[in-house]
Amino acid sequence: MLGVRKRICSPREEESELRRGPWTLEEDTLLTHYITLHGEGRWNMLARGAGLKRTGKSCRLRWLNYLKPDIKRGNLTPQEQLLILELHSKWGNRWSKIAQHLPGRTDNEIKNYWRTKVQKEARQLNIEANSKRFLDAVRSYWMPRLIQKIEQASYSSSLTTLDSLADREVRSTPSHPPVHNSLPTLLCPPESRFTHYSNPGSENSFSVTSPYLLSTNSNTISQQPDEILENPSLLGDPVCNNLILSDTYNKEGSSYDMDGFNVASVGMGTHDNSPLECQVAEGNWVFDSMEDTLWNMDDMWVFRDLRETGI
DNA sequence: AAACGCTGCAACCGCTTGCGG
DNA sequence: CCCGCAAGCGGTTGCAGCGTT
Repeated sequence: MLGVRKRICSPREEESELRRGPWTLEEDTLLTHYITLHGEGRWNMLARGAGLKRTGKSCRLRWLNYLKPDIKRGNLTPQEQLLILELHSKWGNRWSKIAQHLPGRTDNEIKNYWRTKVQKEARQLNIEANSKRFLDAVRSYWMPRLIQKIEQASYSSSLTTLDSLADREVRSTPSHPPVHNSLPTLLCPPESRFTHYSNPGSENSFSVTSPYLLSTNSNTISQQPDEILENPSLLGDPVCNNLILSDTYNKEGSSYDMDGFNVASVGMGTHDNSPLECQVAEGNWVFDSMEDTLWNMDDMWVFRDLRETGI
């Protein structure tokens, strides 16, 4: 499917017969072939050299957003979604900077994702996108949900591996992770004291991190001291089953002031002292296919209920 | 089956940044 | 320092495709 803008040519463009709109297969081939032979850069020259009646700008965009061989296609994984949320909270709409941390993904794709998925959900929740409320919701609700999703996926797959390897007589653990029946708090496998996710299909790996300690015991969430954030080696609670995540927010004076972030404010200020609850809708959502909606409508209703009841 | 509405995303626009002369 | 050009970046647009009525 190709989005095609209306062809509006200035007189000057008509004179030079510059083409606009969707790229043809022939143009793609010309561009790819030329870049294969001569490399990127000097886009205006490149456009002429390749025999394309396109602006250099247009060629650059087509190459970077579509033709470049290492571009990853398809839906964003939960890991990637989480990373986008993380990095956006850090840097705001610095799409190209965010894209640098998602190998194979373009700034355009990430920008589109943010606008079509994230901002849409904000609208449906009647929260102004990029408002503090929305950020609170993202950080304290949806990001943990994504983390859960990732953890559960990895937990399930590791059990599947165990299933195939272990002596089935010895194995007495359930074949699926424990799913709480009634609105559990954040569910983390014991091994998840510190998360490090590798990005599939890439040699690079990245840490998906968050400045909060999410306790599976106490329904509490607490921000880690800067000391710890600056030194990941300090992370990892050897005793309790805490998920400790690290990050350094707002180090570049970016869009969000997370310093004032108050977990309880997710309840929209009705109960100032209420603890954060990362509640899970009924059902085995963790086993759902990794469809790439940021969250589903059921999740949203739970969040909305929480908000309305002030929990 | 036709009309309509919604969504995803490719491509464009305009502004900013970087750099050489 | 200023100017002009090229490249980069973020915001916006508009259409194909799909689902719903």
